[in-house]
Amino acid sequence: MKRKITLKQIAKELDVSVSTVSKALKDSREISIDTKDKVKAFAKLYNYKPNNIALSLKNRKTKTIGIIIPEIVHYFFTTVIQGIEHVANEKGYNVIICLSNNSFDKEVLNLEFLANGSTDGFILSVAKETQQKEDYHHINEVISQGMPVVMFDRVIDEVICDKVIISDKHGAFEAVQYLIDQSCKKIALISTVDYVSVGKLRTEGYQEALITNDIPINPELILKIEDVDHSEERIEAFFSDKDIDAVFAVNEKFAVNAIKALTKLGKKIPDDISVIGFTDGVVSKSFIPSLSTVNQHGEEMGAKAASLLIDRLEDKVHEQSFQTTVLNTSLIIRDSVKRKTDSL
Amino acid sequence: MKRKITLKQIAKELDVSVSTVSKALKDSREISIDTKDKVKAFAKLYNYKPNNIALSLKNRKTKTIGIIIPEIVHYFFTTVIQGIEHVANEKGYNVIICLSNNSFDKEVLNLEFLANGSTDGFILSVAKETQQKEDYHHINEVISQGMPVVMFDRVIDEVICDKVIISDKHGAFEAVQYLIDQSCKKIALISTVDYVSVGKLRTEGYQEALITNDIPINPELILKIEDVDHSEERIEAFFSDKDIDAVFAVNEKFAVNAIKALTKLGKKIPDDISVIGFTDGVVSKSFIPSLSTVNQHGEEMGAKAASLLIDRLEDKVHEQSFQTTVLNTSLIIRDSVKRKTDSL
DNA sequence: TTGTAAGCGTTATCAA
DNA sequence: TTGATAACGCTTACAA
Repeated sequence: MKRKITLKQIAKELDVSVSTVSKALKDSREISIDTKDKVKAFAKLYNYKPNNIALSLKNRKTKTIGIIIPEIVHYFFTTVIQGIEHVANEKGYNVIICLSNNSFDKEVLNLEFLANGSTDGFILSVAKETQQKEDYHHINEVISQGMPVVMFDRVIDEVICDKVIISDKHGAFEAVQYLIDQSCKKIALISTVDYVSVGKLRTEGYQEALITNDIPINPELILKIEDVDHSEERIEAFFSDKDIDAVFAVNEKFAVNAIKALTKLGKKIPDDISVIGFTDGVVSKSFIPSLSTVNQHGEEMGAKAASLLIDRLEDKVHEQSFQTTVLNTSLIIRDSVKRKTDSL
Repeated sequence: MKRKITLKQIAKELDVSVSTVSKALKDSREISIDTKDKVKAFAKLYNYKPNNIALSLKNRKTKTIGIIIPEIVHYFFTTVIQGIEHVANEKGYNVIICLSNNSFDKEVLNLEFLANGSTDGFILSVAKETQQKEDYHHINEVISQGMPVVMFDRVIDEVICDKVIISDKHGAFEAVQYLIDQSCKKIALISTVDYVSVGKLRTEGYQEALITNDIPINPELILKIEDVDHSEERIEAFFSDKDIDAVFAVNEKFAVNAIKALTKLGKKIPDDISVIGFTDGVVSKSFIPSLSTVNQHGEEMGAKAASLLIDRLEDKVHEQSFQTTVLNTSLIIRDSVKRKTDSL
């Protein structure tokens, strides 16, 4: 077992000082060619690599980005991470991921821990519980300590920092508008409870589309689900007595469960009822009928968040001006929607 | 902007020495109650938290685990991470994730970088390219430097370390045996190219099941796919001239594509043809017909890998004895398989 | 051209 | 009971 070699050891072996070794390896011209060659050869032979921890301590920067997300077993977050990783690596940063599991306490712990020297800044999407509690002291705390934070997807208006979101409302609007354009009139909405910011925004988009088209909002056609794990039964019960011609669901799972429930009730998708979901995941693509969705472009989101953060870390941006980047969604129409032309 | 406070600053403010502060905060009984109270109060007021980087340097351990995986947009890996995270956090470790994107070079870079002080040990699943090249010097290198490594899923026999795998071969065997038990006789296999270790093992399980049941292995019924991205077309073409009554696919994607292709060809699943896949992901559950699969228990795998690694890090295990943990798979039978009893 | 010393934030040893 | 000092591995201003 050959432990990693340090400057000190090289210095000792070669009978020079530590600073000489350090300088030689950096090709400083303070050092003679001879010594440089000698040192470099030796370093190479023993595969010397500087210790990151020591460098971090010295430079007071770690070159790592902390990501805190509610869950990882989730296609969308996974694509965001991919986007972050890509940009971060390109710019010489590493990425450390912590999961809040949607728990406020764990989010606080993670943030505090990582803020104590482990990372230079954060990219985060807050836990459901945090949105509910409306307690953001932990985030404001790290910001006030001078660590840049970029929020994405589930962002908090009250926290002042850079943000990357998609136009949830507009994405929902477009989807519902599309349904209306295909002559749908009785459009149900399956959403989450309102404290989940994206759920709320998507609900607003739905409502706005209806209003714009002079369709009255019928609260009977709106289902708000609290407990995602039992959404299937909820949705089934909900549909059992409804007369509808389309469904807009605020996530993939709800959309799939809607199709299943409707199929059970003897409805044909898309012939009897059209369905559009939000979030374009693996399931949407492979489902039969393949699911029409609002694509959130997670990777792009991650990439944008990472470059915003890194720009701040490298002081490429004015101290006080924070920006909220709104990324466009795009509507992907697949087989779960009955198109007007189809019926001709 | 209030920067994080350090021991030194506390010492200065309180006009005591740094070591006194350090000891006071650790409740050392060398220090008088009075000073302790004073120091603690001040520390609390300023929200003092020790700097992890300094601690890492001092203790020569970082309390973080490096995870290197080929990709993250992948349900299985995601569940493994979940399992690792869970155990790691419980034992006070953090987790830093790097993606190799299946590239040998990036795997080497990641490993080298993290090995220079950033982590205490590794949990890794090697890149496809690495398996192909059969070059494992980078892994052996970190091991020889005294950093424990635990490999999972895609492991390398030649590298001596702890490993966690599932019984790929046995899982495949069981799946195929199940098909045979349901009276299937012409069972096709959709696999990957052989250098992907798990693909090879699952293929072996398939073959063994046939042999055990005196069914001749028909190479015509075996498809090995190199380019996952275009698997759909390949599978379609493959099936067009085959007479089969069942399909065993080595992953979820292939299974789904098989069902799609067969459906296109006018076959009914499961009535005409039964399908079983490997890896139980989101798609399997929601697909219609829901997919029968060999469940890999990713979370369990991650948890096991993490505890093996942490045991090594904390010297709870004998230096030289490395173990390979073989986790059992479990067969989940859903609608994509026609059961014998169904036909009675 | 090389070396000394201080410092990044902590802890541990030893002396006062 | 408190404090000075060295050390973890590295960089850099300054001295020799």
